[in-house]
Amino acid sequence: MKIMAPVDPALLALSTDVVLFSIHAERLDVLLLKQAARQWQLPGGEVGACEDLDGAALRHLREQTGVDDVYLEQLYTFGDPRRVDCQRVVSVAYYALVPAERLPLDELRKNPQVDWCPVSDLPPLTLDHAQIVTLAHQRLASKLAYSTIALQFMPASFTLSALQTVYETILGEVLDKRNFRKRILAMNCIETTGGMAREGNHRPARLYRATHPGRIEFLK
Amino acid sequence: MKIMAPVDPALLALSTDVVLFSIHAERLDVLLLKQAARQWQLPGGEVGACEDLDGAALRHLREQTGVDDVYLEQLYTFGDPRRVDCQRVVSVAYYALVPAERLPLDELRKNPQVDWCPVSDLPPLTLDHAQIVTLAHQRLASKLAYSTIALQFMPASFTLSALQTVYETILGEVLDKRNFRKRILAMNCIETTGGMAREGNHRPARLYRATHPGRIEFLK
DNA sequence: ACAAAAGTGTTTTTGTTACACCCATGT
DNA sequence: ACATGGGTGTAACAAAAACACTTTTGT
Repeated sequence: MKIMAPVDPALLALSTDVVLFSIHAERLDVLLLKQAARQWQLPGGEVGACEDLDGAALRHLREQTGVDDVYLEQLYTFGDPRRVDCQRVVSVAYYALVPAERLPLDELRKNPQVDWCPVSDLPPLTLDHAQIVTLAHQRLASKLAYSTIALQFMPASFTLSALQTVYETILGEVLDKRNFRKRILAMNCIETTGGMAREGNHRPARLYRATHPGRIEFLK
Repeated sequence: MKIMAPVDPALLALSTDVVLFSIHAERLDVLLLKQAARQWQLPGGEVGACEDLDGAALRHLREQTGVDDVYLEQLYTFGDPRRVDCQRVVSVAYYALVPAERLPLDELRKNPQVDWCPVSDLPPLTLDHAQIVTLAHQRLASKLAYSTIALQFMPASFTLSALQTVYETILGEVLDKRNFRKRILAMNCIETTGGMAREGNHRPARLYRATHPGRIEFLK
């Protein structure tokens, strides 16, 4: 038996990193913080002594970006001792989803350290953060198939076309309109508000809302 | 902004817990360690300063149970500050699979602190370990549907009936023999060895092997 | 009248489920 | 000869995919 010393507590740090997704203009974007000239990082940081992991992730997101009230889910824990030089940093990675409409846009624009970047064209990221984003994107895409997670990107009321665009943006492929609508309505997760969206030179669209907003349901 | 102190390193401990599954006599069992009279726990323990998380999980499994060379996968990280009294213990939970044939049975029998318990009838477990077992079982069961993970329970060569029994044991339901064989063979993950299993008063069964042992493949 | 997106059903294809008998062996 | 599990195909059904035209609005 090989005996190993436990982590020297003075060297062990526990942190969280959050991949916050949002969709802007048919692009799937991630919120990044500028760390240096051409170096970006995910929001996150150390876990407080008396807070749980989810709480730490949400707190850093709020403190660093002003974004609050998101859907949050644990992704994976990264603990390679060589992740970070000189110190042992174990990171519990999360991903989070927020509708573009709920973002504090003014606050974000004032802060040049914070920016949205398209997942398909990320700038250089620190450490293993690019890997974390990729993993989060995969997880998100596969959850579309068997859950109602996409509703987390939607505002209080929305059109079916807008929801379809969300799916297409995340999956990176176009979907058949009629099959999509059949599928979504069969899920029984949305209902009509009665209202109509009048915008543009075309027929107004019915508005829908989530029947259980905030609740993610799994299919079959 | 609420400011919270980072974890006092003297109080933060990082550990791993492992749910090791194996199948014995059509029962899905978990390996447990006796902690006290009527109190059991999962194998696991602190993460070494220079080892990665997977390594720590495997090492504790080896040191505490003698079991080596298993399939291992990270499950979830539990970090509720009230998990453990008096100290902050964050635990990275894993689950592991091993064929009954690969177990050091003599070594295990000699150690009265170690025992296999059926998942469906667990003794009282310490902390949140029962929750961890349940989560691991769910994850395992759902992976059957879209991966070749069940092969990790099989010895070098095996019959299709034996593989079907593994599926049935994990899922807790009986499967149709013909449909099962069609599905498995369509996965293209096993091939005939040419050998036959002669056992019992009945027709011998064809033996198969995994085409890529150790490799888990995903379907579609 | 035209441009632009909303809305709507049916057919085809594919995959899933249900189901029953003969075969090879040991006793 | 019989008991035991091994091995095999097809028909019914359900789910997914392919597919095109009409409607409503603003300009």
